[in-house]
Amino acid sequence: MNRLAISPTRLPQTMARLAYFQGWPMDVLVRLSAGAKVLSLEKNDWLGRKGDPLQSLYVVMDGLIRCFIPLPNNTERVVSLVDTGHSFGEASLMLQAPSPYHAVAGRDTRLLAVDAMVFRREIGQNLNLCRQTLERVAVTCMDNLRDTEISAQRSSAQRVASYLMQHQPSPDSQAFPISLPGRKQDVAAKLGLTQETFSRVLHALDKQGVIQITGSRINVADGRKLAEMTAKRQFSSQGTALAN
Amino acid sequence: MNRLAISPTRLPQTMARLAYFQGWPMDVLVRLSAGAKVLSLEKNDWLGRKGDPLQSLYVVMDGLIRCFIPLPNNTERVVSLVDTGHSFGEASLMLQAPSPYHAVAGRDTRLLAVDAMVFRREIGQNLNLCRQTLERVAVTCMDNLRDTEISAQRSSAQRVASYLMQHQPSPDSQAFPISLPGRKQDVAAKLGLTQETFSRVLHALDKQGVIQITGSRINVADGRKLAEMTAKRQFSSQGTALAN
DNA sequence: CGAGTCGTTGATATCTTTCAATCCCTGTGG
DNA sequence: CCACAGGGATTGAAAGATATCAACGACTCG
Repeated sequence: MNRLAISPTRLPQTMARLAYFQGWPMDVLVRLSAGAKVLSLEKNDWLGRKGDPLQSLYVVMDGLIRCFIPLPNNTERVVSLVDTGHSFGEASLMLQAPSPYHAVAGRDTRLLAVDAMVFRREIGQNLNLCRQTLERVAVTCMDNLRDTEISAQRSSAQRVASYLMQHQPSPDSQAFPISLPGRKQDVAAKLGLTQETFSRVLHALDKQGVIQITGSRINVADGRKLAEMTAKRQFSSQGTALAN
Repeated sequence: MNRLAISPTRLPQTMARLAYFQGWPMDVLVRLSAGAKVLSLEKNDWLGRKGDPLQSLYVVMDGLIRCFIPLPNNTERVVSLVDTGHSFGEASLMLQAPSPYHAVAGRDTRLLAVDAMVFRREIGQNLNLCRQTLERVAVTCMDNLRDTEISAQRSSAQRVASYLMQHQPSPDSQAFPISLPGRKQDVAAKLGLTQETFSRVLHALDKQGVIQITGSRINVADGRKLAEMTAKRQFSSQGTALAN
């Protein structure tokens, strides 16, 4: 259940502390807070269903929201894993379009819900906020495209390699740590793989010494090798390239 | 080659006639036209490469632009097929981010290129234009998500069925015509399929009487059946469901 | 009429899914 | 402190669907 949390009249101050609202005028925050509330969700609580009209903009204060599209196989395709400090819903909100995905708490989560109508009104009255929101939606757009690129890779190993390399902090760092944003099965679902296939590829890479796995923490040891895999012609989890 | 086309000082008037600029003040159009030009591309001419900085907003006046991401297999994943009246580039342009895809003319094409810097400046000075652009990027975003949903379908038949049903004019029309926006191989690449698989599925559906194919024109005869396929558990181009 | 692009069709290999069993880790309660 | 339950991850074996390779056919354009 998403219970309404205690949230007194200092909601504007709370909002002002969020990175999302940095630089927003206080009078705007006050008006926004009129239609805002802090929600507390327990792990696996539903926040919204695909097709429902979106009533709020959501900013995750603490926790994780899993946005996903249900598939015929009784499986799901994860669209995004939204964690602390990030937001979602801007696009559908601006278009007053039904939600394109389900949203469920990946773990206990606190989030700010700003009423869609109120938010739209403020956006329509302040050029700066409008431009900032435009940029946020544009970023979402680019993220989607990168996800598309990754899951368009034909082989599972290439998908995983692309995903890992996406976390490369700088183009020349050959070794770096990654912490998976959620359960392995969710990351797998984001790459368009089953958890089994994801696990197999990961462990094949580990056996090769290209990465090391420690729970949900992965250390990339040989970025060059991973980069090669995304470029070369064929690398599968079973084929000669990764086996041995 | 993208040759500069003849474009005198009545560029603002030309722009005013495009749906894209409906309702934009004439003084804005005049300033935009200062950094704008009409490009003429022949089929297969390159407009831009993935990774290049995006110098313009593009509005297709006539023709077709194929936006795609190159894949290791020497194949490609089509991101969008932009035809007459539509635009692309807003998102990367606002973020001054490198182009996330290659862009090539799918056939002889005329398009308007508005300088990115000039465009950004106008957006930053006019709330209405900013809001309209925000909405356009949001629509792009939602389109991407729908494409993701379609190509996330596990079986090829489900992908094709979803794609066809996306063109359903109204939720209750069971029969309707579709004209493919480009070559079959490009549509296939947009669904994450090879042209061979796409062809097989299409012809299997034709043989079943669910659709009729006439070149790049497809007539959906039994929308209900297609809708079932996207919901049911298993439908492949080879399995018992579609074979026979 | 010939070249070339695009689409269809066939046969095969192989990778991913699927089903199933086991394992590991964590939190809980006796 | 230990046992147990439950979610999550790993690993194995099998089947099936799609990619791939290859050849052919259709249509367009010069």
